[in-house]
Amino acid sequence: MAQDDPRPGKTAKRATINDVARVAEVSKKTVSRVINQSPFVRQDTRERVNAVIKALGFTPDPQARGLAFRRSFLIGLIYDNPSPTYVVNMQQGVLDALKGSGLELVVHPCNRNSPTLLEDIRGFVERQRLYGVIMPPSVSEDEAVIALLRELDCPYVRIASVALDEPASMVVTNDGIGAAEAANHLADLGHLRIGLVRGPDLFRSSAVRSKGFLDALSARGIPLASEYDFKGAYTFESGVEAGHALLSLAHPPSAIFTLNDDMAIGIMQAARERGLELPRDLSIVGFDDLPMAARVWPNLTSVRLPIRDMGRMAAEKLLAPMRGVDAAQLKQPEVRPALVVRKSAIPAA
Amino acid sequence: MAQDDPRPGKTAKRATINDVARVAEVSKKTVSRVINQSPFVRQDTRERVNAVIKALGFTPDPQARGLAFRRSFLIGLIYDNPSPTYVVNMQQGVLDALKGSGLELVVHPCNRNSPTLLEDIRGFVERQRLYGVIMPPSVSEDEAVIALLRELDCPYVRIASVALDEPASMVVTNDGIGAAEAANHLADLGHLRIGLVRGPDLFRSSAVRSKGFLDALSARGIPLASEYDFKGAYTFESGVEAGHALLSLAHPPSAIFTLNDDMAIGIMQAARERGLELPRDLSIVGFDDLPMAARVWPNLTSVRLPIRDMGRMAAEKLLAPMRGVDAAQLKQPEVRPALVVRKSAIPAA
DNA sequence: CTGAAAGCGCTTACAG
DNA sequence: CTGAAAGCGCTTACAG
Repeated sequence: MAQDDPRPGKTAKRATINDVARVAEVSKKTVSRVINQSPFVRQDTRERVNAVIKALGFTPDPQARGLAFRRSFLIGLIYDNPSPTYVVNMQQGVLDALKGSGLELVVHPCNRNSPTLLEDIRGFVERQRLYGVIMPPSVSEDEAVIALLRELDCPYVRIASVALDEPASMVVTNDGIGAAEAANHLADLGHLRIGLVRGPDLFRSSAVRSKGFLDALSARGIPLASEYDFKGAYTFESGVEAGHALLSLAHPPSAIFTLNDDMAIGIMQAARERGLELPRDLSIVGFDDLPMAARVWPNLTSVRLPIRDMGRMAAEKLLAPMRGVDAAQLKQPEVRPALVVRKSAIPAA
Repeated sequence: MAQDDPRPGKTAKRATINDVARVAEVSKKTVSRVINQSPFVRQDTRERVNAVIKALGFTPDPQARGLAFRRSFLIGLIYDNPSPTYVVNMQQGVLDALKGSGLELVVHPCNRNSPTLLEDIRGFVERQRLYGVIMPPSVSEDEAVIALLRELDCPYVRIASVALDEPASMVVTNDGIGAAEAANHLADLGHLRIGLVRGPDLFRSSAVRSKGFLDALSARGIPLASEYDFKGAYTFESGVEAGHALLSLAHPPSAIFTLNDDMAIGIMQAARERGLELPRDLSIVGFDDLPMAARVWPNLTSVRLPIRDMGRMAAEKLLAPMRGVDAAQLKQPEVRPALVVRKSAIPAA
């Protein structure tokens, strides 16, 4: 394609590092130093080069840079979380942080039960020479995956409800605090017969949320009857099942806390199938604050996690070295879950 | 790093095209021909090279290939759709098709109202030298964006409710068929006073769904009273508003069809705020079949679009040239929306 | 502080 | 059908 390509609508050929070097009358190596923020460039040289970069609208080609660096400018989001809201919010948060950095986000759902999980992740990370990887639960809790990333020398940040790793590669979500708020809320409303529907053991969040809830409850002098303790699967269906189990008891609970919203809404379904009126006959509190929580009737009281912020914080940790800061020292606020009070939990009769 | 790097846990250096060429005793150009499925390679040469590729576990480096090709192996998903379920399902569908192709999916949410929309998309597409772009509504309906992609010579596939482009770059979702099914369902149930809550004009789907619904309704001899015709915004809140407006009429409708589920659930909220019992006092049908539809009470009857399939089909069109087929001739099933009958619509009193 | 040379791992354009 | 040379747009390693 000639310089003066006459094809209509064609944009001019993109400026390269050579163009910048020629116009600024320096070597391309010096331009490269400017791009990479090397301190070994005289101030006036740097300014001249930057002016030319701006005038030519030059942006370095990520492919060429990646080839030379032996590392791409792609961040992988590896996840197995089944909640679309969670996933999309997290992507959004990561993208918030990536804006202007020149990095892009590549999504990579996976299946922890797949026998080819590790092989699959290895291929992805190695082939793309990823700049880094972000993982929400439950992949973030898979030590085999972590070991693999270490072997591949791939930087990563894990998002999880407890500190599973060093601070530089962890965003801890403090789920226990949110669960404690739920406990105190139900206690404040005067409930004494309180049921708990847990998630599967595979998820650390289930243990962490349970502990936060139960500790707060016992601090208020309220015990959990073993017949009120139900293990669900974090699914709507398991919530329905839990609802029927708990509500068919001789002395059913007056309130139920479920460790996620899908199960809370399952409880609602079961209650209605049994002819109960909500919230009069049963108070319910969930965890996640899905958009659905504000849409079901009665509007669901639920614990909200700042998922978008969590994604942003994770990405910022990954970018820290590039910005010359130590990820471990990065000043980031703590993740604070918060109870969103709506109408599904009311004072005990 | 030496060949015999003794660091524990380190993997061997990846094989390159040079390694393959050396072992197979051919030039790297011939290896390149094999990789790129060139017909100008003798059968036995090809087999020998393929054997070595397999033995060495060689996969071509996408960055190097991209640099030489002046085109990356990344597919961009550019979207402004606000529904997380829609977005995640579409991503999943695209990834289904990309599996094994060596391409990766880069997500790029955007805001059609942003003054920098075009500039932003231009930077993304140009900098990453995208292999292609997939767009669901409503970006897919933005002709300025399409003009830009043409200018940049970037292949694209648009997903939309009507054919806005040539077949090779369109997946048409036939929303009208689904809306017609909804109309027939309500007519079958004996409803005569039927309300319609539309979406915003910005979305073609609103016009297409409305037309499908109204045509089917009038074929059954049922007119739409103008006071039963409400323009919503595809949001829950606008559904609540529509519900109050329609239900406060002197002769309120006995059934309402909303052009998406969020608004349908808003109608439910309004009905309850007015003390109505559902579905006894009002039948409701939505569109989208969000996961929420099966979770609200009464479970919402809704039109389902095969979103994951749509994403897969779009990606297959983009991959067609690489696979040596003509995207326009690609044998793909039509997208068929289907009514999912649940409990929110019952026979008219 | 700056630069000329070589290289990252592939493909295009040209020969044969 | 196959290959040697040059190049894609950057960076590393080495000089100075």
